[in-house]
Amino acid sequence: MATSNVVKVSFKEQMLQAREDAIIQTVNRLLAEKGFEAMTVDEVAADVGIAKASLYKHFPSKEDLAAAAMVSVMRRAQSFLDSLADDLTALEKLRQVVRWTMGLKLAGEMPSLPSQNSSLRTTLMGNRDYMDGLMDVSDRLGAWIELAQEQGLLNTGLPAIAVLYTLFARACDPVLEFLKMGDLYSDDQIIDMVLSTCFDGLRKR
Amino acid sequence: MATSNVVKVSFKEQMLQAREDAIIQTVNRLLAEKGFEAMTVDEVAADVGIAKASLYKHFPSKEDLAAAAMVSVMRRAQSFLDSLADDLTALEKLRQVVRWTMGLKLAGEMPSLPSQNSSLRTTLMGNRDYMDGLMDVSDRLGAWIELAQEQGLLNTGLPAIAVLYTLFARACDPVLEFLKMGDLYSDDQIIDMVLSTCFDGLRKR
DNA sequence: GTCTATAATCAGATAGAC
DNA sequence: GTCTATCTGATTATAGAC
Repeated sequence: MATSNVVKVSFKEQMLQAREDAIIQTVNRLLAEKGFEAMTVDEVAADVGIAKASLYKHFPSKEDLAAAAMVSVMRRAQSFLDSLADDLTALEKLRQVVRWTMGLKLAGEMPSLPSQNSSLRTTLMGNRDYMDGLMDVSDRLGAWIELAQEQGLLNTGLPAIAVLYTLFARACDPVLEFLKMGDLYSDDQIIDMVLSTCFDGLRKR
Repeated sequence: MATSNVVKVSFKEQMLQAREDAIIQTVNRLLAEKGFEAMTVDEVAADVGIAKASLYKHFPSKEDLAAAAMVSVMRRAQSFLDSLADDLTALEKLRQVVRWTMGLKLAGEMPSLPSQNSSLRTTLMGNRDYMDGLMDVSDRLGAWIELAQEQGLLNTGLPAIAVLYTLFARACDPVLEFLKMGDLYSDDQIIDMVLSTCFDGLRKR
């Protein structure tokens, strides 16, 4: 009895988790495609294949839905940071992170968060998982930035915080989609170009 | 009689133009503050101090309202290009343009157009005034970019179109507002920092 | 052209049966 | 937890008097 119950509960939980994962994946894609405001809950429900009311059993609001997607991406980012080889220079690690971020965006898996939105921002600020992840990522990147500056690899005239924001901003750089729309360059070429403008600048070296 | 009529009509037209200017100014500010979706027509009407129905006598839709604001900004950009001294190098002109653009954004006068929005995009693409202005600005900047590349001042490894997009993107760079939120730097300092990352890159020179 | 009042629609959220 | 059906509020847009 006990074992059977345990198995049953575990199975149920597994199904539930799988469904939530499917929801988050859909939300993530829609968020990347159209942004928070343009994404409708009806759409999410239809895409996942469940009723809208069921969605609201999993997540209490549209904002929380989006927040869950953001948390998911943040976790992926943390995993990527973990996976970076130790023998890379701090500068090279930063480049790799930006490259990874832009790849995600070009693949349509980077949720675009309009910085001016307030309701989503408020929810996000109150979400411990998200904020913890953001802090962790910021701290790790910040350490690499300062290290790279000490090593003379990064422009020391810029405050570390400005560098950090500049790197973060590549996750929502419209240049990526503009170049993709032109259909002249491959995703890899686009990433290389934007990576070049980001680290080397527009001016001739 | 004839003269009196002419004067009267001219005066009326002047009043009308003034009111439309006031509308556009309000739209411009709201567009900069909250973006297209978050801006409501009620809000615009209340802010201008006229009834919503009156707004719709001037502009047939919310999209056209936003488009008018965009056209207005585009005209200002064209005027600024006109005003640039001839003795500047092409590179210096490009820097000045980016500086001007970012100043506008920091002043809350740069309407933010979410690139993923479709209804506004469609209207904008169909707006001759806007498209003509965009083409003109693009052509002029494009010429300076190619010139600067020939003169060995700009990175020749980048296609001119990538450079152009990178410059345009400074008009909606979230780094500006992030740094402004921190309240550590003046607007001029922020502009100088972002200008530096844009043209000189993050890597040490 | 400007107003008040209202239509028409759409989207977030919930009730209640199963 | 999932469903269908519905509520509620907000928002774009218009009718019709003046």
